[in-house]
Amino acid sequence: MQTALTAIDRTFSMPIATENAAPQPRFAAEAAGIGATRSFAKDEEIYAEGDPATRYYKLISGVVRTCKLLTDGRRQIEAFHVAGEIFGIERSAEHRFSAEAVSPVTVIAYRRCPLEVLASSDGPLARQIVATALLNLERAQEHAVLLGRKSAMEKVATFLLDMAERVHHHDDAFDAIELPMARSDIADYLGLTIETVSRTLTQLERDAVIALPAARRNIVLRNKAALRRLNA
Amino acid sequence: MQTALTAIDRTFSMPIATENAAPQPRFAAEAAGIGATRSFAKDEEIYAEGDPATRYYKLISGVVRTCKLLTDGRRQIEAFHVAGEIFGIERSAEHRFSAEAVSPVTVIAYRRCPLEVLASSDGPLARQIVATALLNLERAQEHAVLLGRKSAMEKVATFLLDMAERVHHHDDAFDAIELPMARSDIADYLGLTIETVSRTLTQLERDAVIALPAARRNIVLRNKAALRRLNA
DNA sequence: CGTTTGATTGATTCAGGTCAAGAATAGTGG
DNA sequence: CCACTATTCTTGACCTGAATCAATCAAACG
Repeated sequence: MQTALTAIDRTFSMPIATENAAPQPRFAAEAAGIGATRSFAKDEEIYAEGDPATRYYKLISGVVRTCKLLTDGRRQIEAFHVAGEIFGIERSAEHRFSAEAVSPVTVIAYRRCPLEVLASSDGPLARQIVATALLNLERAQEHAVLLGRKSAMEKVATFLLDMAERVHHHDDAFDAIELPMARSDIADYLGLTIETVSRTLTQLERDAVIALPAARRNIVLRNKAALRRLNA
Repeated sequence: MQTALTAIDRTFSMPIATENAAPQPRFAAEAAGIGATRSFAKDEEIYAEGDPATRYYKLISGVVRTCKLLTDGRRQIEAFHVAGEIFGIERSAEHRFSAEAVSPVTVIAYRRCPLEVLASSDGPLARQIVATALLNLERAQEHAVLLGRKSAMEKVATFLLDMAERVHHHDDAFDAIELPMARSDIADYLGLTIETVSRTLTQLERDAVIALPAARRNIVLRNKAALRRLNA
């Protein structure tokens, strides 16, 4: 994580050397004032907690985490966002969580429209913003249930199923996932420590529910039914 | 503990204590899009998880909890709602949490408008719905941080400050709160057990941070600064 | 008054955290 | 392509905060 704050200043980051094989500049409509494409390196900050919330972001490629730090360094990751999702929607004038690139990321940044416009304009974008806010609310609520009442094993099982579903766009046929995030991200998302996440994954492998290849961020779901049973 | 909540709770509670699960009355008002007043007794269910989400509710008096049960009976309370707040907003066709009256409750039920209408109609109500969804999102996110990363002591401190602020409408002058909910509700909201909630409150009293009168649901905040320090 | 429900307290257990090595992987520069 | 780091991940030993189990205790309520 190098120059954190530069993220926002480089608004129209042309270079895009780090741009993965992802969707490029896009169409004139978007280039013409509606949205600007921007790229971020792994671990780069997209916005910080407390930054003015002047835009929201549509994720074109890569994975983003939104999180908050407590005064003593404890961290809670509120959500992961994958390609196609919108993040950065706020009620107040400031971002209440920071957003960071988990992997190299390309986004389209849209100028934020005030709430009154949002609830009264009838463009498809306004509709999408409202829908996204409600989806994020749903996820945050489900996440609270997980954090408040599930065991470590249940948390990890829920996480694996959820990631598999989102990354494969609800196609249940695939049984392998390539996690873009480190164990520490998983731990801070699930309210656990990295050691517990690791031990739990090892346990699942011993129980033949998953397989952990040498590249430890690849996980093969060998027994989704068992995972679903653990899903509580 | 009778006199406590009644001030707020009784506000509109005319008769209807027994008009339970049968929400028939429905006045011409609702048909006209204005909303119908309904009352619920303590612990009565306003809607259940899985019920069709055909309306949302504005809370006139009393306190409501929205919660979810895991298969084995573990419960997570997602939020408490107090007078003036709107709850029951959903993205999908069904309620994903149940809503129950913590105290006697009066609400106005509004017919739900579809998402497209919400994002395109410009009445003040649509605006309020969107604003409420965003507020609930904020709270759910903050709640996730609490559930995932705070200690029992920090959770209770946060809860007391939060309830004091909401019940007194952000007027910091008051230092006593009359909690409408049982210890079990607090525990299921904070992801703790009732024993831990009780022990933590006792500890706070020993430390002269709060006082616990004979009516145990009244709590006097003797040292808000100390609570804020615990707020992490 | 008993009776019931809710809250507190104490004794004990345990899931998950902490501390401390290692092992494996992925970078990095030569 | 290979040594050489530097991360990241795993594993083990141990500890602890909160859960569980089990009595009381105290209000609230007929």
